[in-house]
Parts: sequence; structure tokens; C-alpha cells
Amino acid sequence: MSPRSKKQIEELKEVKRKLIMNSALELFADYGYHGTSINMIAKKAGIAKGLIYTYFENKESLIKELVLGGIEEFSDIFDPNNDGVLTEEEFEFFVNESFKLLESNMKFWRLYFVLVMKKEIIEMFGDKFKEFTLPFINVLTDYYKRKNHANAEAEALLLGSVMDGVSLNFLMDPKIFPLHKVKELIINKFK
Amino acid sequence: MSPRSKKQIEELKEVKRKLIMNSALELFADYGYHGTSINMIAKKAGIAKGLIYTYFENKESLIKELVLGGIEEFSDIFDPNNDGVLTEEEFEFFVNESFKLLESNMKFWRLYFVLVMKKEIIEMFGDKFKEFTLPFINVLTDYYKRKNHANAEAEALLLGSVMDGVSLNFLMDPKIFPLHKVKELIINKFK
Amino acid sequence: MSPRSKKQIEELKEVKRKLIMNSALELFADYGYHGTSINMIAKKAGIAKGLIYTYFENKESLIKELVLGGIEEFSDIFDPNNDGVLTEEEFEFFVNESFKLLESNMKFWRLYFVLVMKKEIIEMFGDKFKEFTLPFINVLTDYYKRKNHANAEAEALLLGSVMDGVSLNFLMDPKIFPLHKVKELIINKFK
Amino acid sequence: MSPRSKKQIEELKEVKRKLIMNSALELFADYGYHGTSINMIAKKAGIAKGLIYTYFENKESLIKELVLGGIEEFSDIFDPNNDGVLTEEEFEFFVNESFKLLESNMKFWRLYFVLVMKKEIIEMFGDKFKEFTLPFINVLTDYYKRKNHANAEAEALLLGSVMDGVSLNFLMDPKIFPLHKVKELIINKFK
DNA sequence: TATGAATGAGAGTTCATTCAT
DNA sequence: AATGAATGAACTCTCATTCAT
Repeated sequence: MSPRSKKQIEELKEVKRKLIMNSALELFADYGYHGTSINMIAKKAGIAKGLIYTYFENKESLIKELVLGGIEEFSDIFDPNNDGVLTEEEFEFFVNESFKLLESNMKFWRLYFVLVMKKEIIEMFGDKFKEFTLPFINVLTDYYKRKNHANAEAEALLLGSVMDGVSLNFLMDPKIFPLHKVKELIINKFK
Repeated sequence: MSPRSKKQIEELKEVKRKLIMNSALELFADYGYHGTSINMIAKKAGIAKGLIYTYFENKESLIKELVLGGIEEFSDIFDPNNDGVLTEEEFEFFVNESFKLLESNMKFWRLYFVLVMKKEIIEMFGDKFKEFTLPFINVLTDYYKRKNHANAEAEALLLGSVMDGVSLNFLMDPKIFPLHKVKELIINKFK
Repeated sequence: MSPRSKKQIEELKEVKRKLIMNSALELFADYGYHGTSINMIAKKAGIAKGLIYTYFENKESLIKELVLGGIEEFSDIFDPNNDGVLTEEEFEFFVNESFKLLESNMKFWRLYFVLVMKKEIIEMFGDKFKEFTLPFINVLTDYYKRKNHANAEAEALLLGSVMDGVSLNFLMDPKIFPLHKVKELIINKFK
Repeated sequence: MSPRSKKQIEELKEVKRKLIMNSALELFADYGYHGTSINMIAKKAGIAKGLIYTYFENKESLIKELVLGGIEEFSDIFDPNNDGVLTEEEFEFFVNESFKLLESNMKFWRLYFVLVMKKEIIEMFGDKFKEFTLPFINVLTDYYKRKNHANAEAEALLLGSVMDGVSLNFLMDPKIFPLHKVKELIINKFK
């Protein structure tokens, strides 16, 4: 019968929020936004569907928070804007770290790729996605310019695309795709 | 009331089928499977929604036919299995042709990427997609083996991923992505 | 197997619209707007609930059409603005006609009184209701002015209120309320 | 932690009951029974919604108590049954007092009129409403009989209706309706 | 006594599918 | 072959009510 402090209650609420968000992420990633119902999320989280509306205003708010929160989280961990100048060592670190990130939150990245191609989602988040990607591209363009590559921007965009493509193929079948060998090749070819 | 020959009737039917499929493709690519209603497809095609069920058993059949038909169409046009041996000239041709294909049917490829990440679709078509991709990978693995690359399979998979990633980024914003410059870089790096 | 002409189909649709509207009117009058569910209306009309949305955009549209249509209908039948001048004979006609109207469409008037007191409804239709009542009041004010009554406007408003109050009490228990005797008294007192 | 006497506790409980009832009255009058949620009432009263169930069995009990309590309250203040005989002075007092009552608790009367037309409410309270109105009508019928009016009952019912109608119109737009002028007219016409 | 997280039935609405015409 | 009115299951969301704290 120990009465719970306000802080404890807040923590419990935060835990439940995360529970809902994780369930939702998993399902959105697998079945898409429209393919995932509130009922499915509630069942996966083991709660009543009405409760979701205590924590999120509606379904759209839920995916928004999921996507923006995900983007923020990664931007925090991995900010390429530190000084804007990339050395060769840092380049290698950058590639390594990117794939570590990918492996650490495969569900989010699956969601990212599912979403990123849909018109409605691009309309919802288009600018956010660009804000998220652009700094990477800029730092890389700079890197190749300093190495006197003729087409620095195309090279940067190609590397960005490589990261996307590898991620995509890895996420589709993580057990089979030789991520680490491929990573070595990328470093060799693009450093 | 000019009587039509059986052949004419067959052709008319085929035309209407294609009309429905094209409308559906466009909408599925933009809004996803669940985000596209039969009504939307009928309106886009300028027909009554009931008529769709004369040509397709149901919504699922429609997308199935769309995806499998798309895959077949491309396999027909572009079969890398001719003799299984790729020369350097053929390699360049292969890359060029791939991007031509991409540009010639952007809608289909958008759909492809939207679908390819969804669990339900992977369960539906997973093997078909692999059947579709595997020959490319095999021919490329062979190619790199003959060039004595240490990690021929990883190299082939990397190139496959590169094609995917470039396609993805190009399709997201075709006006901005410098597809042809990037293609040159790919040929330089991977030939 | 007689094929139906477009006109026949239009008529059938109009019949179904009216069926839905009548069912809705009855229920809204008895249970109020929020107290009446789409399901209740569908059941009363003997149709599937989905069909209501073929004929009306949503529940709000349904009640709007009902109320505005009702007001229009009565305005058409009974326009006191003919010339704006009321004789004593016309006054009697006016009172008689008003109660005839009331008896001819009791359901609508019950709805009218249920709705007219709700904030949300006043916000929806407030001006429409006033537009509807004002001409009556104006014509009556004029009438009493010509009879040199000291407080013509108050007298007109009082008569308006009398009509409302009698309607209300009559509608609550039509079998018991002596409408016609009361009508005679009104004519005596207010002519 | 000053210990409170039983009496103090009872008083506190009564205060909170009234707080809930007043909040509910206001909302029911504006938005109707179904249009008012327990949450809205709790927020208006500044308490947790669960607490409402400590004081009232459920939502229906709350409105029942509200309506019955309201009726009782007015019956207490204003009992025309004192001796059953109305003089002309008392008649004037009766009309004056009625409108004072109306002005003193406009919210209740709005609720009264919203409710009085609904089938479910009539089924719930029909008899109570009649019990409440009948003595007035009886006393008035008596009054007109003593004045040798031919149709004393109709006259009494008309006056009752007048009071309702005037109340209705006054409550709809209290700032504009000339209640006191109208009252003078009523006294002139019906005394 | 007081809270508000939690529940689940039911609200309004959409939509794949059927079928009479 | 073609139409779109009709159906009802399933969707998102609300809300009266309960209950652990």
C-alpha cells in the first residue's frame, strides 16, 4: 500500500508511453501507417485501445512523435556538424558509426524507408527528412572538394545513396547480408 | 451496332485492364496499398468501381498482378542471363540500361520500394523479389571473381545496393538528383 | 426486367433520401441530436448505416438539411410578407393557419423546440431561426401600431411567445391540450 | 490535521455536491444531456471525474437529482396551494413572482425547456412535471371560474402556455427580450 | 476523500465487395 | 460489359464507469 510519489507516477507514465511507441514502431515498420490499426497497437502493447488516447492525441500524433523523435535521437547521437571538416580518420569513423546506428535500431530504419517513399508522408515530414540528411551531404561534399574530386557533390550524393541502399538490403534480410564485408568495401572505394 | 470480332473484344478488354492497372499503380505508388481505395482507382480510371471486379478478383489480386506483371515485364526486357558472362562493355551497358529502365517507369519503381519493405508484402512476394534480383547478383559475382576481387560476392551485393540506393534517392526527388553524373561515378568505381 | 430510366432512378433516390430524413426527424425530435445515433436512424429506415453516407455527407449535414429544409418549407407555405399589412381578418387567418401548420407537422415542431434551446444549435442556426421569426414579429408590430397600442413591439413579442408556449404545451401532450378552445381565446385577446 | 466534527464534514460534502450540480446544470442547459460529458462536468467543477461517482451513482442519477431538486426547490419557494384561492392581488403577485423566479435561475429553466421535449425525459419525469404544473393550473382554473369565464380551464392553460412561451423567448436572448413590458401586458390581459 | 489511468462498448465514418438493373 | 446503390465489417476516436493508489 505504499503511496506512489508524483515522480514515480510520472516515470510509470513515461514507461507506458514508450511501450506504446515501441509497439507502434514495430507495426508501422512492418505494415505501414494505414496498414496498422489502433487495435493492433493496443493488442501488441497489451492495453485497451482507449488508453492510447490518454498518451497521444490521435494516430497521426503518434507517428509524428515516433518519426520526429527518432530523427532527433539520431541527430543527437551523431551530429556531423561538429566542425564541418572531415578528416580521413573521421570518414572511417562516420561510416562505421552509421552502420552501428543501423544495427542498433533496425525497426526505426525500416519504418524510415517505408515512410520515406509515400507522398502523404513526404508532405508531412518532407522538410524534416531533408533537414536531417542535408548536413551529412554538405560535410561529405566538402570532404571530396578538399580531395580535389571533379564532381564532389555527385560523389557525396552517391555515398549517401550507397548508405541508403546498403541499409535497405541489410534490413530486408539482416541474417544474410554481409554488412561488415560490404562496409570495408565502401571505405576502400569512397574514402 | 456493328458486331465486333472476338479479337476486337479481347483487345478492348486488355486495354481496359491496362487502364485499371495504370491508375492503380500510380495511386499505390503515391498512397500505398491501404491508403488507396477502390473508389480512388475507379475515379482515376474514369469507370464505375464495380467494373474493377470484372477484371480483377479483388484488391489484393490487383496489386499482385501489378507487381508480378511489373517484375516479368522488366525481366523480359532486360535479362542478364543471356549467357551468364559479363564483359566490361556489357557491364557499362548493364548500368546504363538499368537507369534507363528506372527513368522509363518511375511509378513502378516507387511502388517497388514502398512495397519491398512491408512484412505482408515480403511474405506475399518475398521469393519472387529474390528470384528477380538473384540472377543479377550471380552474374555480377561471377564478373568480380573473374577480375580476381577478394570479396566478389560482397562487391556484387554492394553494387546491387548502390543501384537500389541511387534509385531510391532519385525517385524521391527526380528533378534535383544528378542521376547521370552519379552513373558515371558508379561506372568508374565498380567497372 | 424492365430497365429503369435515369429519371426513375433519380426518383427512387429522392424517395430514399426522404425516407432517411423522415426517420431522422422523428428520432432527433424524440431523443435530440446527440441522443440519436446513425445506427438508430438506419434501423428506423430499414437500411444499412453505411447507406446514409451515400445520401448525406455526415450527421451534421443531415440535421442541417432537415432544419433548413423545414424552415424553408414553412416559409414557402406561409409567408407573412405578402404585403406587410395585416387586417383583422388576416390576423385571424394568421392564427388559424399557424396552428394548422403545427398540427400538420408536429414532429418538425418538436424538433424545432428541442433544438432551439441548445447553445451549439443556436450557434449553428441562430441567424436562420431569427430570419424565420423576425418577419412575423415585424408584421405584428405594425398591426398593433396601427391599432394605437402603446407598446406595439412588446405586444407582438408577447403574441409570438404565446404561439410558442401554446405550441410547446400542445406538442407535449396533443391529446389532452384543448388547442382549438385556446386558439379562440388567443383571437379574442390579441386581435 | 485539525479533526473536523461530523457536522462540518457533512457540510463540506453538501458543498461539493452543490458544486457538482451547479457545474452540471450549466453544461446540461447549454449542451444537453448527451452533449455533456462527465469529464466536462469535472473540469468545470475543478475536481477529478472519479469523484463525481462518490456523490452520484451515475450520470443519469445526476440529471435526475438536478431536475427533481430544481422542481422541489421552486415548489418550496412558491407554493400556490396555500389556500387554493387566488385574489386579484395575488394574481399579480403570482405573475411577478414567476418572472422573478425565472430571472433568478435562468440556467435551470433553460435546462427545463431543453429536457421537457425529449421522449426519454418525458418517460423519466413526465408525471413529476405534471405534478409540478397541475396545482398552478388548478388554482388558475378556479380563479377564472370565480370570474365567470366561459372557458376557465382553457384560459388557465393559455396563461400557463404564455408563461412558458415568454420564458422560452426571454431565455433565448435575455438581453433583448423586454421581459418587464411583456409582464405588464400579461397582467392587463389575463388578470 | 480524491485522483486519473485504465477499460471496453459504442459513436461516426470509410471502404472492399456484391448485385439488381 | 457497365453502373453505383447497398451492405456490414472494421476503422478512428469518445466516454461512462471502475479501481488501484
